[in-house]
Amino acid sequence: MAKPSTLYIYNTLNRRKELFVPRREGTVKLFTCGPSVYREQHIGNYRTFLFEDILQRYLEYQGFDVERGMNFTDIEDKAVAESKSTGHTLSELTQPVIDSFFESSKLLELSLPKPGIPRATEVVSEAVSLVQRLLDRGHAYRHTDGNIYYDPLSYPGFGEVFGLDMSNWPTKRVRFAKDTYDGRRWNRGDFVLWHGNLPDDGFSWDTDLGRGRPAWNVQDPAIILSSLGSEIDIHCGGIDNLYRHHDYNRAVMEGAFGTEFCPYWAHGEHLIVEGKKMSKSRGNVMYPSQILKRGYSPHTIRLSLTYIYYREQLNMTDEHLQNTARLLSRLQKSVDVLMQPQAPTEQAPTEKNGQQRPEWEAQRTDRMIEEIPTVFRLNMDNDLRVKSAVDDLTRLLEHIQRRASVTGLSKSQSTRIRTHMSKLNEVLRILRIE
RNA sequence: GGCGCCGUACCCAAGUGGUAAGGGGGAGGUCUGCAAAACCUUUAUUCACCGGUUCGAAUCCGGUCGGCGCCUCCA
Repeated sequence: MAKPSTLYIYNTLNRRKELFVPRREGTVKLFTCGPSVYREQHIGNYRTFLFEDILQRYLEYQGFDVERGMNFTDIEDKAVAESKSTGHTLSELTQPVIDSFFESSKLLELSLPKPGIPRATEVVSEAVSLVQRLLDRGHAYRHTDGNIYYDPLSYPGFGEVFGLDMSNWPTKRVRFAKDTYDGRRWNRGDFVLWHGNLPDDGFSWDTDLGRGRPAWNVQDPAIILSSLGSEIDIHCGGIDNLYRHHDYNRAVMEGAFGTEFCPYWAHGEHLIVEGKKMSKSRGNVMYPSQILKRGYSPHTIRLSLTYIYYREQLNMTDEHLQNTARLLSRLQKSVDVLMQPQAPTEQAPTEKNGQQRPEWEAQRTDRMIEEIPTVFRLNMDNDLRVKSAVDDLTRLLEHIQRRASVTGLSKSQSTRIRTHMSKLNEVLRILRIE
């Protein structure tokens, strides 16, 4: 019998911190937006993946069985363009990126979906059936150019994740000045589901919809459908996809099935470097391997990327890395000491009345040891405050350590500390616990 | 214009209505041949501002000022 969740998570959909309650007791269906694999993932991408990793691991810590879905976006406009311009096949372009993603995931101890991560090109038939459903239900239309678009006006909940004001949305079918599809769509907000009428050039499939390829906006839904079904519990991703993309996912799923797709939406803020947004033109795009080369341990990198509250921008600086390394070594030191029983090494200060009660002292230490999981849960339940959790744990352990030098630490006490720390380290994954 | 975030000591920063964590830096001390490291002590009568709710507000509500991000598929 699974215990109820005690996790409060900020739900973008309702703009409130809410108690997380899954649809089915004991099980969580979690979808996290995966990487576009036409180019290398930087530490900003990994920050988001790590926030999702912590979320998954914390749910598991609470006793939930987490079914996780994730995608590799291996075909969309940019990948196709890149592939064509370099003369590589799609898989020649994406495979090295995927390999490097798995390598970094291992380095950072990212938990990934157990059944694997499907590529968008592997779920084309699901995408086709989704588009077909949307056509059948009147949410999508085929334009004269062969593309298929979604009409947001057909779906009342459109824009709720981002918070779009649909009240003054034009209801007349007109073209818009900022029309990204070259005047081919009919209305603002109509978004493409299917690129049709394509040549047979290795970037298209022969399907019931004709020759074409699924657009980015239908790939996540297709992967969600194939791995988790049409109803999930939590949808995660980077903040940048909050505008449009996540509302598109929701519109596609709810339009196609007519049921609530997902009640909880969580978004990770961006990482910046030395106060500046990462960009190729600025030349400050950072990769995990670069930090590793600077001498920081994988655990330090992992903590530096998860320490700061996920809904705040993280400013990656040298100082931040140094502080993280220092903090981590303090914590590790305390853990190392406290996992061994010890005899008192200092003379207990003589009390005024001269009485020492060793068994009382031991009980006080016991109580402090039992605070370890409490302190951890309290902070993690509060929308995954890793920073507060780590800070409080460090202080608590150092406090226990100071007591232990006076009162000693029994074998059973050190064993309990080891058990607690080892369990919560399954979530944080920043400590060596032999 | 729209959506969102943020203003807490010299700096970074936690604070989920009950009386301001922590870290860095600074200052003083212990130790030391000197230095470093380590350890100890110290460092906000007050949370941008103004109202309101409350027995009680950094925390909630309204407003003002200031900073920031996003608004063409970039996590």
